[in-house]
Amino acid sequence: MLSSCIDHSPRRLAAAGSNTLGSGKTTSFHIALMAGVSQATVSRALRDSPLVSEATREKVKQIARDLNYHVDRSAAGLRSGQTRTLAVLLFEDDTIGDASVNPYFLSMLGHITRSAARRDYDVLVAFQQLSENWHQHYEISNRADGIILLGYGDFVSFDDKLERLRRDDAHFVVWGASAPGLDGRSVGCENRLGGEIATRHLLSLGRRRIAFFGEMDERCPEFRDRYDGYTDALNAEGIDIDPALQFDARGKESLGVQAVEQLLASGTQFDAIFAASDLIAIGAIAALHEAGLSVPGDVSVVGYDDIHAASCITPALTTIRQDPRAAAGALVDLLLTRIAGGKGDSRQLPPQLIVRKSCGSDKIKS
Amino acid sequence: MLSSCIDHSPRRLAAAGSNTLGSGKTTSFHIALMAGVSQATVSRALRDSPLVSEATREKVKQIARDLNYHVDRSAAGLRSGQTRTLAVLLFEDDTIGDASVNPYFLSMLGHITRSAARRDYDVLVAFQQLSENWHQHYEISNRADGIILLGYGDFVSFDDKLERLRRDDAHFVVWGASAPGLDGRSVGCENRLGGEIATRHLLSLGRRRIAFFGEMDERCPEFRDRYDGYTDALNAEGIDIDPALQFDARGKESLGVQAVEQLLASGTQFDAIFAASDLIAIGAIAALHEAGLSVPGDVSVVGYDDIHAASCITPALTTIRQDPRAAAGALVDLLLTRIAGGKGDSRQLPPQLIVRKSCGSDKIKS
DNA sequence: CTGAAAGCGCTTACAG
DNA sequence: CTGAAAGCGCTTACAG
Repeated sequence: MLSSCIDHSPRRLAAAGSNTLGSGKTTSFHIALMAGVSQATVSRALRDSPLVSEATREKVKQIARDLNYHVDRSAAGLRSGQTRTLAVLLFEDDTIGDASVNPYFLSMLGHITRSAARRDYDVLVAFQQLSENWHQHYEISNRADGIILLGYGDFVSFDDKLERLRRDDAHFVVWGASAPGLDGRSVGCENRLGGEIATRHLLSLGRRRIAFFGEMDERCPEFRDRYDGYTDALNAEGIDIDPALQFDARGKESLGVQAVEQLLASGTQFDAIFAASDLIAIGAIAALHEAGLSVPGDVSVVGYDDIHAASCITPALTTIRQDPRAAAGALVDLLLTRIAGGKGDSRQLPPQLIVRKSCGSDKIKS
Repeated sequence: MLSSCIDHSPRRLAAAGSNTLGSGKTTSFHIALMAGVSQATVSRALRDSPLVSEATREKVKQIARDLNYHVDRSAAGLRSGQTRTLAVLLFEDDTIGDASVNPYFLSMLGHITRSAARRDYDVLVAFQQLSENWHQHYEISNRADGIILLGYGDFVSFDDKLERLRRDDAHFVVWGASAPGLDGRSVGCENRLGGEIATRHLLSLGRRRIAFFGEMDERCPEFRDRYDGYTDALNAEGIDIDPALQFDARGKESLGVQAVEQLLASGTQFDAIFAASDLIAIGAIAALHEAGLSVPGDVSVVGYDDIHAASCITPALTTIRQDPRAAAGALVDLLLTRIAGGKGDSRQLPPQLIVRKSCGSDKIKS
């Protein structure tokens, strides 16, 4: 029955025939055979091409459903030159001991995936050590139409690598601080404003000796921006910046613990801590508790990111929220714009203060 | 220069020639041309085939590096029938309000990705609502050599869907309780043993009125197993099971909060809580604090999973650890075994008690 | 609106 | 150890 047919291409016919009779996967030729149309029409119908009549489209789709047929993406990808896949590259900071990814990026990954799915794109994930070569980039750039870089940190010292990506005409966007070579490629948060808001909140509560926990390394330009916001707020109140109140800490609890220990050991007076990330803040609170200090009784603490754990700890952490859903959406939008050949604009999302328990809600006399 | 050459296939030559002269991507034909070998040899050399001499392989690889050439995975996939990609499907439990993924699965995703990368496989992620149709499965099964199902819950009521996957000869493995149709496809934790260990720990601390928070729904077979372990431990001590101490709670903080409120409202005496997940435990602790109760002073709490937040909260949560790295490794191993045509065995990983602060370390008189 | 044909860039028998 | 050839399953000009 299948050998009496519409498709007159002998090779195709033989293939379809043997597949149908024996084993082998279902292809668009089988659908064509059953629908009594050409394989090209099947392809068009399945892709909702306006070049196909309503009736034909429906018939083809019904048969495809019945046979549980799905387009072979490798074949489609090869032919069209598009994978309809986006790659997300997460950088692990291996300079701080065990490799680990900030939970904030993990939740962003989820939102990116949903956002991409809505646009009919799949998401490939990869983790990469900050210190590794970027070979994987090129590998992955071969499997996706574009790349989203997360947790990459400093885009200045890695500029040569980005330059190479650009030279290869790779489509990519990054989450983080905007930098010279990143026009139309970055989505971030207004970190300076976020730092200012956090610090102003502490000031409004009467805190005056506010420590800042966050590395002033060029690898963490966002921390630097938050620090600048911190000094903005302090300056606005006419408070001198005390360098003894700044402690380096990368985004990890143990570094927050460490910073508190150093601060305590230094004997410097303080009544609040602005941590450049929630992870640091969480470590700091644990260390404060350990030292017998009350939060927010003795010390107010503000974090940054609003990761899941922030709302779970006691006291619940007041923090600056960077909306991961909005961030993910903006990243995907920008990347798809670039893939489509457009230019797109970099964006800085607004930070939002989330007041919880870790600062105290009443005015406190300094 | 490139037009005087080795490759005598006119079509190929023309293509390679025009690519080299004009724009277009670098292909294995370009490498072949430059290396003075056939395209087939380039393909073999790049795949480290033993059929290629050392010298030829090195020459080819060097040229490929120089030209920043990478194999087109769509073409390779189409030809070989292998994508060298694994899909991870994360189920979101949308029956409990806002869709969200347990952080435990997110961290497992990271480990799966690393594990797969070591075996030279890429990972595709997708999130799916528990209530949605599984269309996406089929879509995704077309883009990967195999699927890992995470957070899926109950494999009994979804048996027809699994049956369909099986019928389509899809390679898949699941994280969770083993079930009849899942021989050689599941990796889980010895949940009953885990429940017993958690409960025995509480008993060893002198606790006698131990509440169990965890849904007894068929969608959560793992919770059921943990409950059985709980009753095992109680029975071994000759303690009667009091149904008034069991409260339904799905894996989410707010449900833990709710369960505590119900427990308190019921007036039932209790001195400990065994929560079937860390998320529930974290919510319970917050609610206990809210009610003015001390943890572990008044109530001891044990969780399950050992998610990141468990070690961050105050008091740090004692919990049953399911090693996500080992779990991910086992899942990937099993799936690759199946993809290779082998059978493989389901595995139950050992649970491990992590003692922290939430239970108190001293004996407590009941 | 539909079909015949070409060809995307590989891998893999087959032959030597 | 190497090469010539076939063909994986699609999409997309091209022609009608």
